[in-house]
Amino acid sequence: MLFHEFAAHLERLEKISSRLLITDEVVVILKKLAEKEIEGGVYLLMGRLAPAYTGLEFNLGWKMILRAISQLANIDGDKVMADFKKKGDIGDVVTGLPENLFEGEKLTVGEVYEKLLVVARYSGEGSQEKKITGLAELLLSMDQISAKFVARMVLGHLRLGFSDKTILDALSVASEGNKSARRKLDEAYQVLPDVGLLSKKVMGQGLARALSNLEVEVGVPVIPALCQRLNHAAEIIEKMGEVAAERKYDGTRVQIHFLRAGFADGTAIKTFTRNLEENSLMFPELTQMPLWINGSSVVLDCEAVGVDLKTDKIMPFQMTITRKRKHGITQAQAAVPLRFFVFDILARNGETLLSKPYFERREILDETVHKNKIMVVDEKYKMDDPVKLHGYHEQFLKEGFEGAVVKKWDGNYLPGRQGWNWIKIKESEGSSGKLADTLDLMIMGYYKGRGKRNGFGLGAFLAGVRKGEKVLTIAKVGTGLSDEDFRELKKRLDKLAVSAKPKEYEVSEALTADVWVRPKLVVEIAADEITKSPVHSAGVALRFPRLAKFRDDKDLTGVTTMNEIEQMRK
DNA sequence: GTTGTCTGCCC
DNA sequence: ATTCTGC
DNA sequence: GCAGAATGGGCAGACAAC
Repeated sequence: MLFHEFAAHLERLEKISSRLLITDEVVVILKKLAEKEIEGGVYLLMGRLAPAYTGLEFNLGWKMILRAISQLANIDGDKVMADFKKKGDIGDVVTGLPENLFEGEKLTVGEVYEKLLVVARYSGEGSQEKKITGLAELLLSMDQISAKFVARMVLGHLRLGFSDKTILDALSVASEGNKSARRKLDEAYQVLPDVGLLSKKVMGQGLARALSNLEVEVGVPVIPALCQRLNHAAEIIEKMGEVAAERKYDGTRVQIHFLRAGFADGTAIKTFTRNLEENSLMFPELTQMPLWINGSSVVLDCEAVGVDLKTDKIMPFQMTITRKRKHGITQAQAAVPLRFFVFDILARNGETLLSKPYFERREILDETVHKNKIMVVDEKYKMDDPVKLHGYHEQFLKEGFEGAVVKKWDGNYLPGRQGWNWIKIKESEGSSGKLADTLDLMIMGYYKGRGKRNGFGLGAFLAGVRKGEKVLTIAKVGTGLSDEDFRELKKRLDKLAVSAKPKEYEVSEALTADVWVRPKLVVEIAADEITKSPVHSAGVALRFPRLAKFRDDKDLTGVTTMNEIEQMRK
């Protein structure tokens, strides 16, 4: 398939909002791609070159892509940057270039994929220049519409309203004429989370053969179960019936694959993140795993958390996450020893356990992990009483955890946020754990938005606290606003706009706003935590900040002060 | 050798 | 991570 | 309710620039 034609389909998709019609259009693309091109073509639709667990990335963000555009069109970098800010989309920047720059409609999807692969693989000294030049040349060698989508692919988002789940729908429609095979495809995707390969199999071999193996393969990551969110214990029990409560740790999710006989590369342990990135080198602790495991192979699901071995206390997330590294691992291990709280088992001794009920998997888990200091089978508490559940949630919060994760007692292991087998409790009662109080912050400036937000002219705003005469930044806020809120806020902030940063604002360069506003508008901001910050001038920042409401009743004197922040941190 | 910028990926 | 919205 | 697309703080790593 010519890339030119591929891009024409994407151009059509851009105008469709109906999910059914989007799916149909994706089906057309899948059917038109040559068998050799399907894998690569589908990855490109995802704005990737390969599944996450291969580690193959473009390493080209919007700044570098803009440099490529600046180079290919011989336009000043600042102008290209301004155009991107104005349009909010890298593809639209390409479309705005002179048409005669672009020539050629000859490349196939397969050829474009290969060329992008070359660009992605440049590394080492001088590689950034090579990538920029390589991308610029590729863009110039195609028609403008194609170039628009290639630029978006490199950035990682086509922004056309479909992603991997829609590809699964499309595979079902392509082979069955309807979505009836979607469930089966979900199951297959769960144990082979590679849309490209799955698409190739389904389109090439037919559904039956492609879906013949739904077993977990040790060494191949499984799409992990994630939690839905609900507000109240009563609601949860009503939905789930008999449940188990577990502690929610603020660490990093690890899926551990152990093969006693060893993988092809000679190692016995592979680990994967929540997003299926391989991170086997991060955890030297696990080399002792053969001693702990009863079995020839297992796949475990757990949360790794830094622990202070003297006090046996859990470390904060900011400490734990320093373990996400590939250099200086030995020193990091000494500074932040990890404990692995195991809460599920997905396969053992060649048997896939995903469809077994939770309680059975937990029984198997108990038999599988011998007692040791590093890998701990997480405690669970069975119940069917909302009052009890609420009590455990409160208890876990008091103990310093993130609250409770609630699991359906007989629920199977579902991929992603599907179904209602795993739920975390939103702390809406306003007690400990989550930040108890909201903050009243001054809006200091705003940033132009991308995509849909570009239409509002505003994507996020900078918010600050008061310290004497000064206003210090403590958060950027870009969520919690409805479309209507965005429109209204834009109007109001433009009335307050000033040409230069007000002198009482202290703002690090990295947070420079696109538009500054004078100190007038106060907003109530909710957050989960106050953390130490390397960039916000308050010295601290809000974790997961979101707009709660506008506070027109307040002025500068009502804005939260640094003193109050210090109090809140205690 | 150090610092700054950008990117990817944890939450 | 949180949140909003079209289907 | 699903799926997608906006957006946050902040960590390490890779390069580039100094």
